[in-house]
Amino acid sequence: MDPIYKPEVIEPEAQAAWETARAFEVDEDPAREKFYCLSMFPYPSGRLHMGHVRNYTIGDVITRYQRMRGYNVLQPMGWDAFGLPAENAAIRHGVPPGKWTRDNIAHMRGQLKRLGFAYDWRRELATCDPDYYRWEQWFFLKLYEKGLVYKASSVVNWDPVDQTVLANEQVIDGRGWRSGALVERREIPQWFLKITAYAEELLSDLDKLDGWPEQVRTMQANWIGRSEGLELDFPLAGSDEKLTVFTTRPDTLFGVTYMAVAAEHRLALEAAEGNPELTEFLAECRRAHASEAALETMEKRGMPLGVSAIHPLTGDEVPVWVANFVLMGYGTGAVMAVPGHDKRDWEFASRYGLPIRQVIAPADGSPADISEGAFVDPGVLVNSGEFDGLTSAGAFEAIARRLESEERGRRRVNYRLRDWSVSRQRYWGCPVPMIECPSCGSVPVPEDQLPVRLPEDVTLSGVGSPLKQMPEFVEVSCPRCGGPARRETDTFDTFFESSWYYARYCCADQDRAMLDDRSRYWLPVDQYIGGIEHAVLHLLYARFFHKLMRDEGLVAGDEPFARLLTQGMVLADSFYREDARGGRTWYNPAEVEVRRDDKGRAVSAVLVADGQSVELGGVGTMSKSKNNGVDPQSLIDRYGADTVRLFTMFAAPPEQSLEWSDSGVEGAHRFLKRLWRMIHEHVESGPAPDLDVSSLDGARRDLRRQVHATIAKVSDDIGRRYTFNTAIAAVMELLNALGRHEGAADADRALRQEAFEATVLMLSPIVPHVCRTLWKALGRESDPLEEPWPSADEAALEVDEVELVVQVRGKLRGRIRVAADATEEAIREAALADANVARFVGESPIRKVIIVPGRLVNIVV
RNA sequence: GCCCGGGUGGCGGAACUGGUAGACGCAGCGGACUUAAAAUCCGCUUUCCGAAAGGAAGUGCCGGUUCGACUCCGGCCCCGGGCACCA
Repeated sequence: MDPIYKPEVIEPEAQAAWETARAFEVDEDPAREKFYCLSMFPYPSGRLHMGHVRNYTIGDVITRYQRMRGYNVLQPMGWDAFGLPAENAAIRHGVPPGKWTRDNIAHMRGQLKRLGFAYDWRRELATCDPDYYRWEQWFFLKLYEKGLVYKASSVVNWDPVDQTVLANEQVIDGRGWRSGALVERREIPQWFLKITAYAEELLSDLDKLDGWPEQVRTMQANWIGRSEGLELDFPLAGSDEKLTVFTTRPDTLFGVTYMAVAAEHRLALEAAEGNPELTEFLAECRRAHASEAALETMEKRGMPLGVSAIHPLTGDEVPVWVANFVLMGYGTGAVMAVPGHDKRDWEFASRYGLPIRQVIAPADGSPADISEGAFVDPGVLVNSGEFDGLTSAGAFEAIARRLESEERGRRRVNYRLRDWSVSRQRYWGCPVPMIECPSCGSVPVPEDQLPVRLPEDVTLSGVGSPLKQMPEFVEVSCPRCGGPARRETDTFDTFFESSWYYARYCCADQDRAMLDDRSRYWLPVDQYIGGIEHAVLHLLYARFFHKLMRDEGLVAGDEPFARLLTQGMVLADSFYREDARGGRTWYNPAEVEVRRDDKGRAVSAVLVADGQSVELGGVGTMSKSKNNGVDPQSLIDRYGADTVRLFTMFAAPPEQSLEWSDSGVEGAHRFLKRLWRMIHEHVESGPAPDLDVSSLDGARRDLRRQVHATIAKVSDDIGRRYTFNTAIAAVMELLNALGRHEGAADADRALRQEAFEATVLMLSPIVPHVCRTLWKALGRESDPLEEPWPSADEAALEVDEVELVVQVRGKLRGRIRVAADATEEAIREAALADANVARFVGESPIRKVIIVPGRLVNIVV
């Protein structure tokens, strides 16, 4: 055995051995229980970042652990290969997005292999390959036949100079990031998937997902946002028309003092005709960013439309306003405003001097001062005519019944969830398989003409879509009438691809169907691992897709992911300099030297290259746009894959966000060197004799107890808690104890052999390369990969004596050792006999003695 | 603005079900080994008082429940994630 730990030698050796043995290629085996472990596939941005390393190491540890536990484990890997960055790179460097993407994939595949992940590479897929995306075109057409696809208009950010739709992140301070032009909101026709038809099931099935973090289920439930309320009609004064609104608080109906409609609402548009001031206001609303966050944080503003609505119960006239915070996409695009009992309505009313009326009083009879702010809790009705005195819940019922009987209102369940707009006005995506015919309208591409291939030999200018300028792509004949028609140039949202890839891995080579029977063996995914930033969108769309595929008979089961581990983000500081025009140049943390305050927070920084200061951009998720990604490659080159894997798992529990810092990588490496050296020393002393457990006593028995207690703890930490950091800490403690244990007798050497074997097996999911070599050094032929996970010997865990903490009035005053089976009376006596305890008890009468077995005694005086 | 998390030594973190706050590691300090350095090994390391024994304070801030609170409850502050065209 080499006396020195050389990762640069043993890691390539191990990886070559696994590849030769096809160690991670797995097939369906009905005789064995399967375990499907999946990490979210990466976008091939160019290089792995620390978030990837963290994500994929977690997945690999679970995979290798479950394999040692005897499962038939599938762990695949692939590429979420369509997306915006490829287009940006193409514009900047003139390289076609397809080439850029595939080069990146090749490089990142090499990086993943270098980290020793146990992937079945035969199943690798890239979503930009026609073999993959043809099936989502096929599936889209199935959904179209079923009526789950429709075309409608929706709002986008439009860059009038680049003639292109911008992503929310491409709009900076209201301007296009490339052109600098003021962005407009524009309505364009888009394809939608009817996710709202599944809203109820997506909500109720959250209860089945007991392997999911509660916070993710809560976020999804809030996103779906089911609310029960009343849709009611306010007739418009002097007209036959009515304004329909949805409210969850019909009990506050008597508090309505105005109505508010969205800027896109028909009433607003009509009122603006011939009213330049209002026209200008609506135009201003259109200039706003299309994101909900922007709408909600913007200053609340509005204008009266000069129209009144008639209150359905009082007959009073209330003015109708247009307001910039009313969302056209939610409910009916109009709300009844109750400033006395709604925070936003209150602020708006205060600003514009609209009346605020109290109609709900606190249920406990306390006063509520609505001149200071809205009272939003339910309570008891006041100033509400015949409904006075009813509770909010009672009034909901009574008012709903009354309006329903008069056919002026309907109980409705409303969802915050909107249908999924799947069209993107982008080049680098899966073409939407539709044809627009001037006489037939939208016509699906016939199945035998699939896939609609995306032409890859293109140059991107950044202005408009290159597809629109390719007659060979666009000009087609209508499949229905044969006349000249135009092919749809929109592509799918990339969430479309990532919504079903988990199923495709089960049968990635299937070229005659989207999925086959193999998916029934592997699905659902037993453990899914990915960033918390995907808690809603990706994970909700994938759940929706699974239900769509189920209803098409493609998969069994209602949910795609049985257990979910949401990895915390890897965060890093960001640094920039501003040029005269306000543009920012971002510098990578690796090029910057940071000074920190005593809280460890960065206070100032200089660029190493020129020694001049740079601005702090704040700590946040690693991103291309802020150039704050930490590249793991130099660490891998310097310390090896095992050290990087070990340190990444040791730094923090997986669910927690992690502000990246290299300090400590050295410590992880030191630990592996120490493990190597200790095993080397042990092995060099010759083969160990068999262990005679019955002969152990004293320090030997204590050491063996720690070995087995560590096995129990590590099994629990890796298998149940997923706290890899505490598992590693426990092994470190064991190694410290082994280091302290003296003695070269047969019993000591046998004990060490058992301890080292257990240590190597326990660490092998985390640092598989070094463990493979150490396992052989310990005289074993196999790879730990093929060994069963160690189990703790219950007999070794038994203790004769325990230490108890003694408190007096909750404060720690002493420690006692008592027999493990001591009676409460004996424990009490021993506790009171302790000198320091006696000092604090003094002459005071003892009121109570609380004994927590195995833990503590608390004497209450 | 709304929804979901988080806040513990100089730093990353531990304390799992309300029961010893600070495991393990980093950094730092002291020592051993060495001609020397690196590497390695040993010891100390929350703050304050104390020679020590021991004591007091302490888990973002304010208040509460409890024999006992990092953990539960109410209010606040700060940080991170998401908000539908980044992935």
